Amino acid sequence: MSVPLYEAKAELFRLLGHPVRIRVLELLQDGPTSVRELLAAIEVEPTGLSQHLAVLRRSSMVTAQREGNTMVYALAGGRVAELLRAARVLLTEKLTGQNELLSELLADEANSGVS
Amino acid sequence: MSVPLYEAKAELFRLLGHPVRIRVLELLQDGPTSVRELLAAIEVEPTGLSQHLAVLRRSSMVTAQREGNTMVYALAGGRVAELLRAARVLLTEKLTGQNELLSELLADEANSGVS
DNA sequence: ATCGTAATTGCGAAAATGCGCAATTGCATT
DNA sequence: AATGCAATTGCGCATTTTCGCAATTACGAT
Repeated sequence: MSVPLYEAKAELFRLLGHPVRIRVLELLQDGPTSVRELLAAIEVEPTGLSQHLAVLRRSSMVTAQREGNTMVYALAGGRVAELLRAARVLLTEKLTGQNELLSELLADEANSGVS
Repeated sequence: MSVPLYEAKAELFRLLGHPVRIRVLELLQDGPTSVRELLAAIEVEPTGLSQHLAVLRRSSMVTAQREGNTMVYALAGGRVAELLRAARVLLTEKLTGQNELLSELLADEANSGVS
Protein backbone atom coordinates (compact mmCIF):
# COMPACT_ATOMS: atom_id res chain seq x y z
CA MET A 1 0.00 0.00 0.00
CA SER A 2 1.25 3.43 -0.89
CA VAL A 3 0.07 4.99 2.37
CA PRO A 4 0.54 2.88 5.50
CA LEU A 5 -2.64 2.31 7.42
CA TYR A 6 -1.31 3.94 10.55
CA GLU A 7 -0.66 7.14 8.59
CA ALA A 8 -4.24 7.12 7.41
CA LYS A 9 -5.45 6.54 10.94
CA ALA A 10 -3.38 9.41 12.28
CA GLU A 11 -4.72 11.67 9.55
CA LEU A 12 -8.28 10.66 10.33
CA PHE A 13 -7.84 11.46 14.01
CA ARG A 14 -6.08 14.70 13.21
CA LEU A 15 -9.01 15.80 11.07
CA LEU A 16 -11.39 15.00 13.90
CA GLY A 17 -9.25 16.95 16.35
CA HIS A 18 -11.03 20.28 16.38
CA PRO A 19 -13.97 21.34 18.57
CA VAL A 20 -15.94 22.93 15.74
CA ARG A 21 -15.60 19.87 13.53
CA ILE A 22 -16.65 17.58 16.37
CA ARG A 23 -19.62 19.82 17.04
CA VAL A 24 -20.64 19.72 13.39
CA LEU A 25 -20.47 15.95 13.24
CA GLU A 26 -22.48 15.63 16.41
CA LEU A 27 -25.20 17.89 15.06
CA LEU A 28 -25.28 15.99 11.77
CA GLN A 29 -26.00 12.81 13.67
CA ASP A 30 -29.55 14.12 14.17
CA GLY A 31 -30.03 14.34 10.43
CA PRO A 32 -29.12 16.63 7.52
CA THR A 33 -28.58 20.20 8.61
CA SER A 34 -28.23 23.51 6.81
CA VAL A 35 -25.25 25.76 7.26
CA ARG A 36 -27.48 28.39 8.80
CA GLU A 37 -28.64 25.97 11.45
CA LEU A 38 -25.07 24.97 12.15
CA LEU A 39 -24.12 28.61 12.47
CA ALA A 40 -26.94 29.21 14.92
CA ALA A 41 -25.86 26.26 17.03
CA ILE A 42 -22.09 26.47 17.05
CA GLU A 43 -20.45 29.70 18.12
CA VAL A 44 -18.20 30.32 15.11
CA GLU A 45 -17.82 32.84 12.29
CA PRO A 46 -19.37 31.87 8.96
CA THR A 47 -15.98 31.84 7.30
CA GLY A 48 -14.54 29.59 9.94
CA LEU A 49 -17.40 27.16 9.69
CA SER A 50 -16.99 27.01 5.93
CA GLN A 51 -13.34 26.14 6.32
CA HIS A 52 -14.06 23.37 8.76
CA LEU A 53 -16.84 22.06 6.55
CA ALA A 54 -14.37 22.04 3.67
CA VAL A 55 -12.02 19.89 5.72
CA LEU A 56 -14.79 17.42 6.46
CA ARG A 57 -15.86 17.41 2.81
CA ARG A 58 -12.36 16.83 1.46
CA SER A 59 -12.00 13.84 3.74
CA SER A 60 -15.40 12.53 2.70
CA MET A 61 -16.81 12.53 6.18
CA VAL A 62 -19.77 14.68 5.16
CA THR A 63 -21.67 15.39 1.97
CA ALA A 64 -22.96 18.77 0.83
CA GLN A 65 -26.06 19.39 -1.21
CA ARG A 66 -27.63 22.54 -2.53
CA GLU A 67 -31.24 23.16 -1.64
CA GLY A 68 -32.40 26.32 -3.27
CA ASN A 69 -30.46 29.04 -1.61
CA THR A 70 -29.00 27.10 1.25
CA MET A 71 -26.50 24.29 1.63
CA VAL A 72 -27.46 21.17 3.48
CA TYR A 73 -24.80 18.94 4.99
CA ALA A 74 -25.12 15.32 6.04
CA LEU A 75 -22.95 12.55 7.43
CA ALA A 76 -21.35 10.58 4.61
CA GLY A 77 -21.45 7.27 6.47
CA GLY A 78 -22.46 5.74 9.74
CA ARG A 79 -18.95 4.84 10.76
CA VAL A 80 -18.06 8.31 11.93
CA ALA A 81 -20.81 8.11 14.52
CA GLU A 82 -19.23 4.94 15.86
CA LEU A 83 -15.95 6.73 16.34
CA LEU A 84 -17.63 9.54 18.22
CA ARG A 85 -19.46 7.06 20.40
CA ALA A 86 -16.23 5.21 21.20
CA ALA A 87 -14.63 8.51 22.18
CA ARG A 88 -17.54 9.39 24.43
CA VAL A 89 -17.35 6.02 26.17
CA LEU A 90 -13.64 6.40 26.75
CA LEU A 91 -14.01 9.91 28.10
CA THR A 92 -16.89 9.20 30.43
CA GLU A 93 -15.03 6.18 31.79
CA LYS A 94 -11.97 8.31 32.32
CA LEU A 95 -13.92 11.06 34.06
CA THR A 96 -15.81 8.74 36.40
CA GLY A 97 -12.49 7.04 37.13
CA GLN A 98 -11.06 10.36 38.18
CA ASN A 99 -14.03 11.04 40.38
CA GLU A 100 -13.64 7.70 42.08
CA LEU A 101 -9.96 8.35 42.60
CA LEU A 102 -10.75 11.75 44.00
CA SER A 103 -13.28 10.24 46.39
CA GLU A 104 -10.73 7.72 47.59
CA LEU A 105 -8.16 10.42 48.14
CA LEU A 106 -10.61 12.50 50.11
CA ALA A 107 -11.61 9.49 52.20
CA ASP A 108 -7.99 8.62 52.96
CA GLU A 109 -7.28 12.19 53.82
CA ALA A 110 -10.18 12.28 56.26
CA ASN A 111 -9.03 9.05 57.91
CA SER A 112 -5.34 9.84 58.29
CA GLY A 113 -5.63 13.55 58.85
CA VAL A 114 -3.02 14.46 56.27
CA SER A 115 -2.57 18.20 56.01
CA MET B 1 -19.02 20.84 33.54
CA SER B 2 -16.03 23.10 33.25
CA VAL B 3 -14.86 21.60 29.96
CA PRO B 4 -17.56 20.74 27.42
CA LEU B 5 -17.53 17.14 26.32
CA TYR B 6 -16.98 18.04 22.67
CA GLU B 7 -13.83 19.92 23.62
CA ALA B 8 -12.55 16.85 25.40
CA LYS B 9 -13.40 14.73 22.39
CA ALA B 10 -11.59 17.06 20.04
CA GLU B 11 -8.57 17.04 22.31
CA LEU B 12 -8.59 13.25 22.46
CA PHE B 13 -8.68 12.98 18.68
CA ARG B 14 -6.02 15.64 18.30
CA LEU B 15 -3.71 13.72 20.60
CA LEU B 16 -4.26 10.60 18.54
CA GLY B 17 -3.52 12.49 15.34
CA HIS B 18 0.13 11.63 14.86
CA PRO B 19 1.61 8.59 13.10
CA VAL B 20 4.20 7.88 15.77
CA ARG B 21 1.64 7.98 18.54
CA ILE B 22 -0.70 5.69 16.60
CA ARG B 23 2.18 3.34 16.01
CA VAL B 24 3.05 3.29 19.71
CA LEU B 25 -0.51 2.53 20.74
CA GLU B 26 -0.76 -0.24 18.18
CA LEU B 27 2.43 -1.84 19.45
CA LEU B 28 1.26 -1.57 23.06
CA GLN B 29 -1.83 -3.55 22.17
CA ASP B 30 0.40 -6.64 22.07
CA GLY B 31 1.40 -6.07 25.67
CA PRO B 32 3.78 -3.89 27.71
CA THR B 33 6.76 -2.76 25.71
CA SER B 34 10.06 -1.13 26.55
CA VAL B 35 11.19 2.12 25.00
CA ARG B 36 14.06 0.31 23.33
CA GLU B 37 11.68 -2.08 21.64
CA LEU B 38 9.54 0.81 20.49
CA LEU B 39 12.61 2.55 19.13
CA ALA B 40 13.60 -0.56 17.23
CA ALA B 41 10.12 -0.86 15.71
CA ILE B 42 9.17 2.70 14.90
CA GLU B 43 11.62 4.71 12.82
CA VAL B 44 11.96 7.76 15.04
CA GLU B 45 14.68 9.53 17.03
CA PRO B 46 14.83 8.71 20.74
CA THR B 47 14.07 12.28 21.64
CA GLY B 48 11.06 12.37 19.37
CA LEU B 49 9.69 9.14 20.78
CA SER B 50 10.09 10.48 24.31
CA GLN B 51 8.08 13.55 23.43
CA HIS B 52 5.28 11.53 21.93
CA LEU B 53 5.30 9.19 24.91
CA ALA B 54 5.06 12.22 27.16
CA VAL B 55 1.95 13.34 25.28
CA LEU B 56 0.35 9.94 25.73
CA ARG B 57 1.32 9.87 29.40
CA ARG B 58 -0.04 13.32 30.14
CA SER B 59 -3.37 12.32 28.64
CA SER B 60 -3.36 9.06 30.61
CA MET B 61 -3.56 6.87 27.56
CA VAL B 62 -0.47 4.93 28.57
CA THR B 63 1.32 4.16 31.82
CA ALA B 64 5.08 4.12 32.34
CA GLN B 65 6.95 1.91 34.75
CA ARG B 66 10.60 1.61 35.57
CA GLU B 67 12.12 -1.82 35.29
CA GLY B 68 15.73 -1.69 36.30
CA ASN B 69 17.41 0.41 33.70
CA THR B 70 14.64 0.54 31.15
CA MET B 71 11.18 2.04 30.95
CA VAL B 72 8.22 -0.14 30.12
CA TYR B 73 5.06 1.36 28.70
CA ALA B 74 1.60 -0.14 28.63
CA LEU B 75 -1.90 0.83 27.56
CA ALA B 76 -3.74 2.52 30.40
CA GLY B 77 -7.13 1.12 29.45
CA GLY B 78 -8.81 -1.07 26.89
CA ARG B 79 -10.93 1.71 25.44
CA VAL B 80 -8.15 3.14 23.32
CA ALA B 81 -7.98 -0.11 21.41
CA GLU B 82 -11.67 0.22 20.61
CA LEU B 83 -11.06 3.64 19.12
CA LEU B 84 -8.27 2.31 16.94
CA ARG B 85 -10.43 -0.57 15.80
CA ALA B 86 -13.29 1.78 14.89
CA ALA B 87 -10.87 3.88 12.87
CA ARG B 88 -9.58 0.84 11.04
CA VAL B 89 -13.10 -0.27 10.17
CA LEU B 90 -13.97 3.17 8.85
CA LEU B 91 -10.82 3.38 6.77
CA THR B 92 -11.05 -0.07 5.24
CA GLU B 93 -14.66 0.59 4.36
CA LYS B 94 -13.69 3.86 2.78
CA LEU B 95 -10.84 2.30 0.82
CA THR B 96 -12.86 -0.62 -0.51
CA GLY B 97 -15.56 1.89 -1.40
CA GLN B 98 -13.05 3.81 -3.42
CA ASN B 99 -11.91 0.67 -5.15
CA GLU B 100 -15.49 -0.16 -6.09
CA LEU B 101 -15.99 3.32 -7.41
CA LEU B 102 -12.80 3.06 -9.37
CA SER B 103 -13.92 -0.24 -10.85
CA GLU B 104 -17.22 1.28 -11.89
CA LEU B 105 -15.51 4.21 -13.49
CA LEU B 106 -13.17 1.94 -15.39
CA ALA B 107 -16.09 -0.21 -16.53
CA ASP B 108 -18.02 2.84 -17.71
CA GLU B 109 -14.97 4.11 -19.48
CA ALA B 110 -14.54 0.81 -21.30
CA ASN B 111 -18.18 0.79 -22.33
CA SER B 112 -18.50 4.35 -23.54
CA GLY B 113 -14.99 4.77 -24.85
CA VAL B 114 -14.36 8.01 -23.03
CA SER B 115 -10.88 9.29 -23.74
C1' DA C 1 -30.06 43.13 -15.32
C1' DT C 2 -29.66 44.36 -10.46
C1' DC C 3 -29.99 43.50 -5.70
C1' DG C 4 -29.76 40.72 -1.45
C1' DT C 5 -28.79 36.59 1.09
C1' DA C 6 -26.02 32.26 1.65
C1' DA C 7 -21.80 30.25 1.54
C1' DT C 8 -17.23 29.80 0.00
C1' DT C 9 -12.33 31.02 -1.18
C1' DG C 10 -7.83 33.70 -1.06
C1' DC C 11 -4.74 35.56 1.80
C1' DG C 12 -1.79 37.38 5.54
C1' DA C 13 -1.06 37.30 10.61
C1' DA C 14 -1.06 34.69 14.86
C1' DA C 15 -0.88 30.40 17.35
C1' DA C 16 0.17 25.67 17.88
C1' DT C 17 2.93 21.48 16.66
C1' DG C 18 6.80 18.85 15.63
C1' DC C 19 11.80 18.16 15.23
C1' DG C 20 16.72 17.68 16.45
C1' DC C 21 20.55 19.25 19.24
C1' DA C 22 22.56 19.80 23.64
C1' DA C 23 22.13 19.15 28.40
C1' DT C 24 20.03 16.51 32.33
C1' DT C 25 18.13 12.77 35.23
C1' DG C 26 17.83 7.98 36.99
C1' DC C 27 19.76 3.74 37.71
C1' DA C 28 23.23 0.03 37.62
C1' DT C 29 28.10 -1.23 37.61
C1' DT C 30 32.83 -0.80 38.87
C1' DA D 1 32.35 8.68 43.27
C1' DA D 2 32.91 7.88 38.65
C1' DT D 3 31.53 5.83 34.29
C1' DG D 4 28.03 4.22 31.05
C1' DC D 5 23.53 3.33 29.24
C1' DA D 6 18.49 4.52 28.96
C1' DA D 7 15.31 7.94 28.66
C1' DT D 8 13.77 12.51 29.27
C1' DT D 9 13.69 17.66 29.15
C1' DG D 10 14.80 22.50 27.53
C1' DC D 11 15.12 25.18 23.71
C1' DG D 12 15.31 27.35 19.11
C1' DC D 13 13.73 26.74 14.40
C1' DA D 14 10.73 25.22 10.68
C1' DT D 15 6.27 23.74 9.41
C1' DT D 16 1.46 23.43 9.91
C1' DT D 17 -2.98 24.98 11.52
C1' DT D 18 -6.25 28.34 12.59
C1' DC D 19 -8.52 32.76 12.32
C1' DG D 20 -10.78 36.91 10.39
C1' DC D 21 -11.06 40.22 6.68
C1' DA D 22 -11.99 41.21 1.99
C1' DA D 23 -13.41 39.54 -2.31
C1' DT D 24 -16.01 36.01 -4.99
C1' DT D 25 -19.47 32.60 -6.43
C1' DA D 26 -24.26 30.82 -6.50
C1' DC D 27 -28.89 31.33 -6.37
C1' DG D 28 -33.52 33.56 -5.83
C1' DA D 29 -36.38 37.78 -6.02
C1' DT D 30 -37.51 42.26 -7.88
